[in-house]
Amino acid sequence: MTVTLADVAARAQVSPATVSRVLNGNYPVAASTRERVLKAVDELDYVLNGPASALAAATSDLVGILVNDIADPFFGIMASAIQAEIGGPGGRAGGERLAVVCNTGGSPERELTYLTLLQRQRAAAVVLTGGAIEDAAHKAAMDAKVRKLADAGTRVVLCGRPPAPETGAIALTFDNRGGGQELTEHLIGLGHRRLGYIAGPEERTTTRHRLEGHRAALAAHGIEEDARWTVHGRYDRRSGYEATLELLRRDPSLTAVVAANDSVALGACAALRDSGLRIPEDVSVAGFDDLPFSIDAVPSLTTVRLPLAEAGARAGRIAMGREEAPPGGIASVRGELMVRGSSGVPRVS
Amino acid sequence: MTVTLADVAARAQVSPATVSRVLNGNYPVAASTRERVLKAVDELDYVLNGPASALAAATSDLVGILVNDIADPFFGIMASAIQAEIGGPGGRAGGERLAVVCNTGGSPERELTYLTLLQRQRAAAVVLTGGAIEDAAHKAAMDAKVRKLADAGTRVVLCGRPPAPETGAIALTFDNRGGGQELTEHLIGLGHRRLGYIAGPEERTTTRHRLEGHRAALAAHGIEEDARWTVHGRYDRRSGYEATLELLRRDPSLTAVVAANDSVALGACAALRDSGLRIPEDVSVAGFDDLPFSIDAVPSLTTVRLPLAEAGARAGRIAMGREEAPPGGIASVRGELMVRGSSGVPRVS
DNA sequence: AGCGTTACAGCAAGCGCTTTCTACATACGG
DNA sequence: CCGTATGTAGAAAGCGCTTGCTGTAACGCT
Repeated sequence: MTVTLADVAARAQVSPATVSRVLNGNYPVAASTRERVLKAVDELDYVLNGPASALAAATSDLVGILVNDIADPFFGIMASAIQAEIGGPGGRAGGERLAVVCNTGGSPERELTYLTLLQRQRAAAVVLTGGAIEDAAHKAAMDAKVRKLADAGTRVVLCGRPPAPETGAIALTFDNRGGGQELTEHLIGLGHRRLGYIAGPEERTTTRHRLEGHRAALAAHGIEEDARWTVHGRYDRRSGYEATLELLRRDPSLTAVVAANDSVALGACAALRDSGLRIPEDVSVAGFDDLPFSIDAVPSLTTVRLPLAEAGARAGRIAMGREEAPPGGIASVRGELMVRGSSGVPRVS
Repeated sequence: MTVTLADVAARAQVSPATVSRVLNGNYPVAASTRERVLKAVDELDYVLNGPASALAAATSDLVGILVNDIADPFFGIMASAIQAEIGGPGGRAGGERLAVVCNTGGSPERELTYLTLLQRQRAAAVVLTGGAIEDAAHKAAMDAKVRKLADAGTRVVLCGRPPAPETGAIALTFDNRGGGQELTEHLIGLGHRRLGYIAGPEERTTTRHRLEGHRAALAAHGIEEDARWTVHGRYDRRSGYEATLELLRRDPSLTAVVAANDSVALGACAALRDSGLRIPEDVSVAGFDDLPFSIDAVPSLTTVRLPLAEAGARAGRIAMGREEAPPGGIASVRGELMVRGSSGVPRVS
C-alpha cells in the first residue's frame, strides 16, 4: 500500500538500516550508496512514517505553542515569531520541526488538555504564551504538568508569562507592572487626576500586573483611587466599548481612560466618540501592547510597546536550544512607552 | 522510566490489550475491570504514547491547518473557528485531536514542506486556508501532494481558497470576484469615476479575483481604466500607505481608493490623511474582509464582510466528517457589502 | 442435560522505523 | 606478511501500542 523503508531498501539494493541512515545522515554511508538510496526514495516518492520514526527514536519533531486566542494579533505575532525560529520548514536540513499552535481560548481545561496531548506526542518543546490563570488549583496542576514535561526531556519556555519556579521551565516575562506604571505616570504627568481603568478578565496575571502598575503610579502621586474608576472586561474591543460607557456613567468627570490593551482602547475610543467626546481634548485614552493597528487609530494610540516578535523569537531559539537560557532561567522583558495622539493635557474642569 | 501500557496492565492485573480497549472504548469491557484499569491509569499518571499508538493503529489525531500569515487576524479568525470545530480538547470523549496551525508565510516551499510534514505525521485531516499561489509548477506540485494525502485517507478541505478539481479536496471558496465587483459598483453608484486600486501580491488567486471583480464593475459601467490606477503591494498596512502615496503621485484627481483588504485600506487612510485629504469628502476608501478593527477606523471602513468564522467552522466540521461536503465538493461563500463612513459622494472636480 | 450464544479477557503478531552489535572488506604500520 | 585500525553495510532486537483471533466462563434455550 504505502511505500515503506523496506521498499526503498529493496529498490536501492541495500538494507533498511542503510536507508534510515541515509535519511538521518547520522552515520557514514558511502557516497555511491547514498546516491542510490536517494534515487530510490525519489522514484518511489517515499515519505517517512513520522509516528514509527518517533516511536523507534523516542523523540519527535513536534513543538507546541500554546496561545490564549489565536484570533488576537497579540498572540499571532508571538506565535509567528516563535514558529519562524522553531525552524518549521526552513531550518537546517533534516531538522524539520512541526510547530503546533494550540488555541486554549483562555480555558483552563483546554490549557491542561493540550499540555497532555503534547506530552502524549512526546513534543520536543513547548512554548506557553501570554498571561496565566490565577487559580491556585489550576496553577498547581499546570506546574505539575510542566514539571513532568520537563522531566521527560521536553524543553518548556514561558513567553510573556510569569515564571513558574521549580518546574524547570524557562521564563521570558513581560514587565506588565512596570509598563502599566509608566503609562499611567505619563498621564498623571500631563495633569490627569481622574483616570478610569478598564482591566482585563479577572484571575489573570496580565490583568493583575497591569492594574497593579496603574495603581502604583496613582499611589506614587498621592492620587486616591475611586473604586468606581475600575471596570473589568474581556480583552476585546466590544468589552472596551461597553466598559467605557459604564465608566462614563459612573463618573462623567473622568479625563482619561486607561485600557487593558489596545483592542480595548479602540473600543473605548469608539464609545467616547459616540458619546460626543473628543480625544484627547475631552478624554485621553491609552492602550497596551502597541499592536500594528494602534498607530492607525485616529488619533493614534498612546500605548506601551511590547517587543512581541523579539520575545517570541528568543523564546523559539531557547526552545530549540539555539540560545542559552537567561541566568536563573528568568528574564524580564520591558515595554516601551509610546506617546502618541490619544493622550493630551486634560480639559479644565 | 516512563509509564507504559504494560505497567498499567500489571497494576490493574489485566492484559495490555484490555487496558488499550478501556482507553479507546471501542470494545466491551466489564465495568469492574474498566474501573480497575482507570484507577491504575490514574495512580500511575499514565499518558498514552502518541507515536506508538498512531503507528499501531495507522491513524493519528493530528489535524493540520495551513495559513499564510498567522499574525494576520484574517487567518487567525479562520484558524480559531476551524480549531474550535476540530474538537481539540472539547470534542466528544476520546476524540481529542491536536490542531496544528502551520504558518507558511506565503512561501510556496514552506507550503509544500508543511504538507509533506503533515503527510509524514499521517494527519487525519488538513485544512488549507487563504488564497493560493498562481504558479503553474507550484500548483501542480500542490495538487499532486493534495491528491496523495487524500488517497492516503487524509481529508483535505480548502477554506477561502479556489477549488482544486481532481484532487479529492473539498473547497469552500470565497466569492472574491463578486465581492470586489459589488464594492466597486457601490463606489461607482456614488458617482466615482476615477478609482485607484491597491492590489495584493501578484500571483495570488485572491489578488487576481478581487481585482477582476473591480475591473468587471468598471467595465460594466463603461469606465475605461487607466493603467496608472492600479498598484500592487503586500497585504499589510505599510504597503497600503506607500501604494496610496504612489497613486496620489500618479493621479491626484482620484476620488476613491479601493484596497485589497482592510489592513491595506487602513494604511491608505493614513496616507490620505497625511497628505491633507479628508475621507470621504476628498477621497473615499474601501477595504475587504471586514476584520474587527475596520469598524473602529475613523471614519469606519466601507468593506466587504467575509464570513471568516462561519466558513472556518464549516470547514472544520467537514474536515472532521461531521458535516456533509457540499454538492460537487465545491461551495462558494459570498461576502456582504458593508457600507460605512469611509465612502461617500465624490467631490466635484 | 446438551449445545449454541454471548460477554469478556488474553495471546501474540505486527505497525515501520532506529540503533546496537556484528561482519567484512580494505588499508596501514611494523 | 600479519595484526590492528578504519570505513561501510547488514542482522536483528526492540520502541509501545492495537487488534484479529482464540479461549473460557456463564447464560439461555430446547
